[in-house]
Amino acid sequence: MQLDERKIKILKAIIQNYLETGEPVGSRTISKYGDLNLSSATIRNEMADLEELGYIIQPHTSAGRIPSDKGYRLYVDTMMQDKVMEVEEMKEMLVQKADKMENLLKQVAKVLAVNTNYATVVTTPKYRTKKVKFIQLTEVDETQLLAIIVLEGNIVKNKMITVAEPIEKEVILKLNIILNTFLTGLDLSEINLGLIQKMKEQAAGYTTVVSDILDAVAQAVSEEDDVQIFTSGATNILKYPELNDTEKASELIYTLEEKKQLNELMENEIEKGENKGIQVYIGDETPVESMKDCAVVTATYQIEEGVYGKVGIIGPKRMDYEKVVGTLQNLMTELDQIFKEKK
Amino acid sequence: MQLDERKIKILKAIIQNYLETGEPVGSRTISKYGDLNLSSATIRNEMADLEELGYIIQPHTSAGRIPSDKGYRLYVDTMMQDKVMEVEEMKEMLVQKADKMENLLKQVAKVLAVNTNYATVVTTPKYRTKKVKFIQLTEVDETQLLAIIVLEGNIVKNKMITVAEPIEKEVILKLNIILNTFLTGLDLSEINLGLIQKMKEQAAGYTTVVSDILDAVAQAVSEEDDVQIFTSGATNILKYPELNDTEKASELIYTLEEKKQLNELMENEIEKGENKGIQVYIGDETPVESMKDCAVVTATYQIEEGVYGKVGIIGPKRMDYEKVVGTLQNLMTELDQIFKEKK
DNA sequence: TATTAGCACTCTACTTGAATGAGTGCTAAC
DNA sequence: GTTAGCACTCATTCAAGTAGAGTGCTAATA
Repeated sequence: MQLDERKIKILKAIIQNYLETGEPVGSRTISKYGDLNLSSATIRNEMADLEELGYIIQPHTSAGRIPSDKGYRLYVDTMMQDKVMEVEEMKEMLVQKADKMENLLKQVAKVLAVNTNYATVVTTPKYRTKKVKFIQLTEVDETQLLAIIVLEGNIVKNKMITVAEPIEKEVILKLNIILNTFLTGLDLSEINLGLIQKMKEQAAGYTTVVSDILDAVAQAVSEEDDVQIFTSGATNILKYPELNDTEKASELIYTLEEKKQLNELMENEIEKGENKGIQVYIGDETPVESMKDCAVVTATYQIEEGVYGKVGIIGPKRMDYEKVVGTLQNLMTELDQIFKEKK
Repeated sequence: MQLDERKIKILKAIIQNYLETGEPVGSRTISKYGDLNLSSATIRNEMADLEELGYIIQPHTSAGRIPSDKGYRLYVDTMMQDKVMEVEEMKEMLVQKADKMENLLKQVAKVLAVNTNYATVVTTPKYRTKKVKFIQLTEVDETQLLAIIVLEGNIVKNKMITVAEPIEKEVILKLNIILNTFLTGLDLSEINLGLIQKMKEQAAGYTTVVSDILDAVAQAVSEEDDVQIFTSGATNILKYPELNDTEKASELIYTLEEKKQLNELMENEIEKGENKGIQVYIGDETPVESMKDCAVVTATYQIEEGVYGKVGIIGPKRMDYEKVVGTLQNLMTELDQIFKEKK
């Protein structure tokens, strides 16, 4: 048996109907649907076929049909034409608060959640290489030093260092030179204990605290401030009856709150192809256990060459794929634009 | 009618029993409870009195009694003796990850949530005065400057400034002097447009971009990075049947996710009296609408003179007050200690 | 006088069974 | 190939009945 033209039409009708209502769809409903003029009996026959082919499922004998993961997948891959969503207001909201990138991304998560009524996840961009661009040690007061490290991509790290005895200005100057000579241009991963040891030898003879200072700087440098993850709209999950099982919903919200597991989701192959890097996971396809009953759509934005971040939307399997994908596409274009301007 | 010794004993028994089970407590249960040897009939009479006095409530005619807000209040105020909780493991967990204060506080929220099974809120400390301690402008590369502002309490702010044309080292030096002369020692609130204008006049004549730079610095300085709020264990809410009404639970979790409304809760009078600033809100007493069916316990920690932050626990009214208060007291001592050491 | 035993009463929660209705699969007719 | 029709299935709803927990009141008791 094969998927002919009519079966596809019927399947599409079933899915669209189910997306709207969340209820199993019966043959009578479809027979009255749109342009295909068939009796419910005929539809029933076709539905039996579609079920045999694995595109739809019957929750129990006398219920209508609902799409299977395979059915959704077909829908997403072939039957969907992008629905464009109004991003105008969204754009406005975004730009208002967008002073720092972090805030911008938080805002993105929030606006997106409010607009779609799904849960959203946004990651800060991942810098593949984190080369040290610049290091500076400054005296704040007699016993406190401030170490500032600027990485490629203008990520600034700083660390306060408290020393037991005052340090001479001259020593600080020397340390600055040593630090920059040794570390500038290196990737964070290249900075190891051996290197620190060499610096210590180089700086030996000034004071005993130098060693402490270098350790502190090394620590600050190596401190992984990994990709940050912002979430929003977790409670939207509870709006969908099919996800509102207390046990499961709780787990899902916990995942969003905890954020650790989300890495898996947001780290998957980042490639920005024709489709703006939009990826759809349905049911079991997601790498996160607690989302097995959901659908997840992720998109990739680009800050500059090689620096990518992700935006994800989590909702029920019957999420409005067209709208979500359309919205994400627009949003990606928007974000790319904003970052280009900022640059 | 008055609360005599026996009535108090019975009330206490009712409340403690209810805290454990979450079910209305009947007279028979109490008659078998602990040291007071009375028949269920006697208890019934007393219960009728207690109800008349407003300390307990009957959900319906043939159910046992549950404590009213007034009952809980009496319990918290007079009948509770602090239960000390093992904070040893907690201490360990805390110190492990506590490199930066932010991380420490996040960790506090999390550990507390896991240990108590309630939702938790932690705020970063609020600095009453934010005096500028130190400002420095550094050249990162030809067109990029980094402004670093250190405030009292060692809060570090930084801002990248991109300029159209390269700036001479000498100019940067001058600017640094001007910035420090004008701004050091001032409170953030004292820095206004007039002052910026004066600086601009002072610096006029170098290059046109100086004005831009000063504006950027001014902006960075005035950027309110207000008290941050961390939450954890929001999903614990769902563990308590009496809060597990989808509508209400959703609102509550949303409040925790959104965080804005939490300010109200965490901003209330901070005074660290005999009781380590521990405050208990029961039901309607809380300033946050979505917590009307909960109890909230907040405690205040101190980083240094005049610099306070808060820790809050949100749970059902039948929360284990003794344990929570005890734990918070210990935690506060612990935190005070940690900050003393760090200092 | 305070306490208690006992009993009638109330109310919820649970179970049961019947009615309802949505939806199916199959067959025979068109 | 399509459709009308019918028997069948199963979730849902509702009412009625039952069990059990708990109360309030009264009368007996210490």
